[in-house]
Amino acid sequence: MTLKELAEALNMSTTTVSRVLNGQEKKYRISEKTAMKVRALAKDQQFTPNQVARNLRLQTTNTIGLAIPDISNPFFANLARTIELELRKFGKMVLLSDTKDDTDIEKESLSLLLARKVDGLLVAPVGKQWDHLHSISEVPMVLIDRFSETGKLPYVTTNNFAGAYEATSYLIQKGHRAISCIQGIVGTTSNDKRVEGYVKAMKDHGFSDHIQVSGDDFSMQNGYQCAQTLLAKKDKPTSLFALNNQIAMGCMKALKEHRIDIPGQLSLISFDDQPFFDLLSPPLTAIKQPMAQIGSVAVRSLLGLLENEKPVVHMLKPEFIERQSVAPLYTQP
Amino acid sequence: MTLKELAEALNMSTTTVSRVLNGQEKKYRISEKTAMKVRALAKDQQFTPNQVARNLRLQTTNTIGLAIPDISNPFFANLARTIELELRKFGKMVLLSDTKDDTDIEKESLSLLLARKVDGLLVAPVGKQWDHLHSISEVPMVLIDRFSETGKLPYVTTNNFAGAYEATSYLIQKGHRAISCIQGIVGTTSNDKRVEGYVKAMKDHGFSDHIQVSGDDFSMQNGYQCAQTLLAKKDKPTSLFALNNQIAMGCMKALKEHRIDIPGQLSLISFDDQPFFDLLSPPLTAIKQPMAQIGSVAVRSLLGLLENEKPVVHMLKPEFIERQSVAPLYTQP
DNA sequence: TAATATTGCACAATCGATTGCGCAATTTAG
DNA sequence: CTAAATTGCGCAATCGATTGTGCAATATTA
Repeated sequence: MTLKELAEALNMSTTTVSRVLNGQEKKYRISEKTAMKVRALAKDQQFTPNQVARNLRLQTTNTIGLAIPDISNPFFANLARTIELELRKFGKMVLLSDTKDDTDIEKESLSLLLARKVDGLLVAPVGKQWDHLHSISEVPMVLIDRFSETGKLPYVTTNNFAGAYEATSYLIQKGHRAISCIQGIVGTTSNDKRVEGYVKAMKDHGFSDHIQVSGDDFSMQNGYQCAQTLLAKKDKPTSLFALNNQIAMGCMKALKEHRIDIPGQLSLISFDDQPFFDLLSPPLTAIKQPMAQIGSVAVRSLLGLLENEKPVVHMLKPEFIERQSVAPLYTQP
Repeated sequence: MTLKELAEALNMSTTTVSRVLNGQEKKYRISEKTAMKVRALAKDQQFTPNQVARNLRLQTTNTIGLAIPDISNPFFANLARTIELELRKFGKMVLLSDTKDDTDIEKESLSLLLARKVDGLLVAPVGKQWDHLHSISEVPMVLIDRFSETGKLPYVTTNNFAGAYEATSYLIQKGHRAISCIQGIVGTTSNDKRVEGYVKAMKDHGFSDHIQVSGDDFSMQNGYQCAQTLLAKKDKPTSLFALNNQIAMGCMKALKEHRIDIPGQLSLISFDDQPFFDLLSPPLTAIKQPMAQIGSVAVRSLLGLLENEKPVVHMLKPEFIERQSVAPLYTQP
């Protein structure tokens, strides 16, 4: 049922019907009698305006594009959920795009989203290239989890540097020196900031010599492989710092296969907390990112931009969750 | 940049430009010379047609609505990922809606999606009410994970009955009798079929007396609470059958708090497998659903419906993954 | 009673693309 | 050299809503 059909059935013009249904009967002096008739039939016929037509005319879609690297990563899944729920409160829907942490897919996704005239973008960029992001001027955009230091794009992220610094310091304080860091995608802000935090902590404590970073993907696979490689070395590290939850899982898998006791023989810390970390053997010590907060703050920021507020940057505090995957080390290696 | 602007810049009509850009220059006898000019400027100006306008004119949006209960549940997150990736291959995007396993939200979400003129719907319905689903005639729809036995809606799901039957039989075979089943949302097909499988297995083996089902939500919380309650009983069960991964996590949490050894003191099986189940203590025995397959088959089915193929029903085989959360029981309780 | 104000609603343009049909200009045929 | 065929492209309608403006009909004022 279209507006036109409804109008014909009512023997009125679409103008009148449209105005009534948009609550503008006062403004345009439609008589209450007419308005009532319109509302009655509209309800009876369950009329819903065609949003595509509406979007074209109104030049707004009430749709936000969400481009994230991996919706199956619980971190992003949780983020997506908060974002979706939050946006719904404001009558907006989410067009989802999983970029697979691939710049080309990301570029194409953003084009597709823009062509569909989303009102705004929420993006967790891969982060090796920024030009295509900086050049987006059609709609407001808020970066999540990752950000560009060169551009002026607003973002919402965890303070990755601080989190990594704290975790590393904790390990050092527990007596660890040979702390090996397994990273995700190099060039991605969240990754690089964590690495920086790790490196800084090592340097600050005078253990520059022990700095060791490997890995190149935020996947369980990568964690597994790196751990394997490290374990094959002559001087194994005494502790592992996994830069996200999936890498941590991969490490655990490798350690388990090698029958290496955590934390007895090797300590492990994960960046990213997950509910089930408590249930692992051992329960994993982790840096917890405020996922729900990131999501809701990102949404608020984007909505703010849509209302022409000034862009603001948010760096949220992570929380250190001490569990049992780190053991003190008293014998210096 | 709009088509009109592009046409003006070229000193041509929008008709010509549109036809060239849609590869119809042959059909409408546009000279190659003209076509070249058009393509050149379009490329130069990075012209992309406004999809909203296109959708309106073409009466199709190349967008699929995905309504699932909880995107933060790794099962659905994985499903969503496969679906998104699969649909992208066919040039379609996903409008996401998280229904929170709430019928009202589901109803509203579907209305919103339909108003936005999605070309098709992929829905994992809450499942207590079906009318609003059966009455959707605007676009094709494929149910995922859950389905309606009364309606004729095509669906793609795991054979939940078989999976639960197998898991229960396995426990029985290991000597368990007091097998307590912790379920999710009652009335939801996936849940009910699992319960049926459990009940049938118990009956078939002559243990009708031991049938015990509790719980009412697919959440960790629910698993935790039910386990707590069961543990407080005088005659505790010897094994727990959790009807999804989150419930299983909740059970483990409770058991852990009570310092109850799995599987030493209590065995546990989970419906739904997850990569990290291997890393839990103990590694969890589980029924693995073919998530990727469900996603891709659902997409193919929906695309098939869009091509006017006949609706087909798919019931996929789950896989039993034996790990170490079940111990044989030789002393009859 | 005539002039003015108010009420109630509809015409037609618009958003940006797609497309059936038609009309010149050019080429080919006779 | 004229008629027919072909080539090359544009006019205008359409998708389904929204909205500035205008125009009767009625009510009010003088």
